[in-house]
Amino acid sequence: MELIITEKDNAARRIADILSGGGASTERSGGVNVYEWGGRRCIGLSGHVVGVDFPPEYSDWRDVEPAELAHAPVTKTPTQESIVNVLKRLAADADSAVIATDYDREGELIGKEAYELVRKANDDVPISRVRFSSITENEVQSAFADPDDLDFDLAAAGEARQIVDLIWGAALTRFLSLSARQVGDDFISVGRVQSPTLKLIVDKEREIEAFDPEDYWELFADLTKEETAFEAQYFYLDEEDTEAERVWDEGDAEAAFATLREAASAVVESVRRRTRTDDPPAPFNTTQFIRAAGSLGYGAGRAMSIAEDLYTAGYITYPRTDNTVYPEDLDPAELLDALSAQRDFADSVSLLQELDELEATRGDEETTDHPPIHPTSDLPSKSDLSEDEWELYELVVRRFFATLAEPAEWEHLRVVAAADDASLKANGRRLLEEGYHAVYPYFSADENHVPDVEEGEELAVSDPRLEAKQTQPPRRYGQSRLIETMESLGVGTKSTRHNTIEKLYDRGYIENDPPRPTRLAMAVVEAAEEYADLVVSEEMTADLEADMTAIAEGEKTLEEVTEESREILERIFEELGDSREEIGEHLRESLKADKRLGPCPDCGEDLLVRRSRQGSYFVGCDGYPECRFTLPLPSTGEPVVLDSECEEHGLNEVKMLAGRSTFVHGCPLCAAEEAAETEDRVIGPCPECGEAHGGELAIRKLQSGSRLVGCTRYPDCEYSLPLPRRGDIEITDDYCEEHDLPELIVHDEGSEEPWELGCPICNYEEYRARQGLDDIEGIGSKTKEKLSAAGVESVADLREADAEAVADDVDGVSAERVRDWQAKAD
DNA sequence: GCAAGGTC
Repeated sequence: MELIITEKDNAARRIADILSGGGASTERSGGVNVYEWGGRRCIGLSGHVVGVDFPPEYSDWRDVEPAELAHAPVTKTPTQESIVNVLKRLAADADSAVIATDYDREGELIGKEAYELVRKANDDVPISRVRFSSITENEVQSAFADPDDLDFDLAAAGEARQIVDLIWGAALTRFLSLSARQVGDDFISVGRVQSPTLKLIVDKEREIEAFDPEDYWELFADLTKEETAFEAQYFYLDEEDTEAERVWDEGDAEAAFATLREAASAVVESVRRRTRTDDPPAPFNTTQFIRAAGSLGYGAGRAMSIAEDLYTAGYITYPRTDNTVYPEDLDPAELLDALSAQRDFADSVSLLQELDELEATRGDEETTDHPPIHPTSDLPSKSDLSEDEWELYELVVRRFFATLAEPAEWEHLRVVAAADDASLKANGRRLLEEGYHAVYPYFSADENHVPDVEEGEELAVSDPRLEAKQTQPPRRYGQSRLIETMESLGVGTKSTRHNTIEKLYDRGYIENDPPRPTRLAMAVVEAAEEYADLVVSEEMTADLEADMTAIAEGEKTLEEVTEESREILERIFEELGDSREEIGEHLRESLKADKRLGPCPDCGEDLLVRRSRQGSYFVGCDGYPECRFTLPLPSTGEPVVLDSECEEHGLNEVKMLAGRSTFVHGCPLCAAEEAAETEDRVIGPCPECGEAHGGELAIRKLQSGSRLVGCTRYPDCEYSLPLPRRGDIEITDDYCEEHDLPELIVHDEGSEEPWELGCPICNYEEYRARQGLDDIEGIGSKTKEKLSAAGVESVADLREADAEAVADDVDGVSAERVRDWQAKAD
């Protein structure tokens, strides 16, 4: 029996399909698919199934000096036990094994991990390696016809990276976290990729903060030829004799304005016509896909998550790729033919089919990892996809069209005219050949009409305008520009860059979109710059890349590279010496600044956003325990302190981040006052803390406009029940005997009948009982079908189900994912 | 409870 090992299940299935000619059978064991046919078995891993870590005696942050990690041993342990076990079992009775992981450096390392697991189970089985850059009949067949050996040097290069990243990341993260006494969930992280990325954002913010705006003026006037008016802009020649539009002196601007106002006509001095070719774009790699999705309003993480779904469903190729050159195997004509079946694409396909030849554009990056992202011949119907999925699917399809289409042709027309001694210019552009724009509407093809004029012609001048402006600070990085910059610096990979940005949000380093750094982020970057400059610099990646290349080429060993790196880190810790307190003080001060709202109305100390032991947020006084002033915060989302201040209390406003239901809560003191005045109506004892602490349930309105039944001891007690957003709530005299609460009626103008909601606890319990599976985030319609088939038909079923058992029964669902849904269901 | 890199 020959055992074939791929990097992921999807690849295993497709390779089995190709090699077996469609005759492979699937067996599921331990939650892992094994494909089998004529003397062969194929199993897909899930990326890395083992990971590096320190031995357990290094796991306590307080017991081990961070500096000790610089010379700590590093071990490998399975991280995906079930896959590892199945792999070993299959390896034990294999006669040969073939590693068929992805054709890139990390794939070679994942291949070596598989190699070692196979060896452990079977010490004399021959193990070979096949390489192919797209899973097509030709490539796969020829790769398997001529297998190669694993490249252990290349894998070692990857291992060196793992070790260096772990040691640096863990040692410096622990150091900063301990110095600031932030060792719980809110530790302070540092790493080779995240920290230079954060520094990009921080540096930009520093430029913005240091920016000093300058006043300038721009002037415009309309020129008219035979009733066709077009806008022209004033310009002059500066000291270097180059054209300038910005006038820096107000007096000069006023003088030019006077000239334009007094001029009745302008004489055309020059007319220049040029045609410009506008080439179609290159095929999509991950970064360019994220950028294009970004211009449609999708964040990087969201775009990748949708792409992942489209890939898993078989509609597009693998979304994590560096490659911008289609493989030779790809037959555009055949794929176009398949895509013409979809009505939305039929017109574009016919346009392309009329071309004499179909030659795709090529980008600068040509790699072996995967093909560029393109649609497959497996078409979804519009109803299979959500609106967002369809929008991005169409983007991928149309990008594919664009890469096959003709260039566009533009005519640029530049007219310069003189109104007395003031020069005016206009730039027109006209699309002569629509080219790829006809099939790819995402790039602007706007025209700017300037009529045909001739030199010496006299044009009427009207409506002169003088606009006072100011120079603007540099723009912040948007997510996609950040990812492009990371790529150009070689920081991160196609699979991780968007995750890195999300990590910076999670760690409290950045807020908003485009991201802005917090005070904490500024302090972390400052500390790193002073003591461990390398870790916030993209040079660390560049140096490591050079070392990895050397290892891959046999010029250096893994030991040499990691030892050298350990020594550099050791020296950093020597220099850190006794600055620990000072660094910690600065970090703590910055953390406080991020949470500070303003003066406490009771004692004048700072009010801060704090977190209760149960994990909920509230506003508390820095003077605690002497001052016990508190204010509640909404129970949904994470609070962010905004720059804007409440005029009445001088407190900063608060925004609650909760994904798409993010809202501005405003000043917490105003909210508390409003709640106290209006809607706090006590209805009965709190079932959670009523007996022990006398807590009571009340109908309360939150600043966000939503209402709930909540405990009066909030935030100490977080018991709450949902209420409808609209309508007046009537408290009746009928009582629910079970819960000792009055029955409620909702009177909503929008509905004819009042809604007899009843006892709020009974109502909530009933709601939970009938809640559907698709109410839970992350369960799509297809997954729902599969779950139903496995007997999980309602949320109630889900709550009671055994996660492992469900994972075994349902294809493509892990126990972890089930537990995640269960957590959401509760 | 640290990193970054795979994949779900």
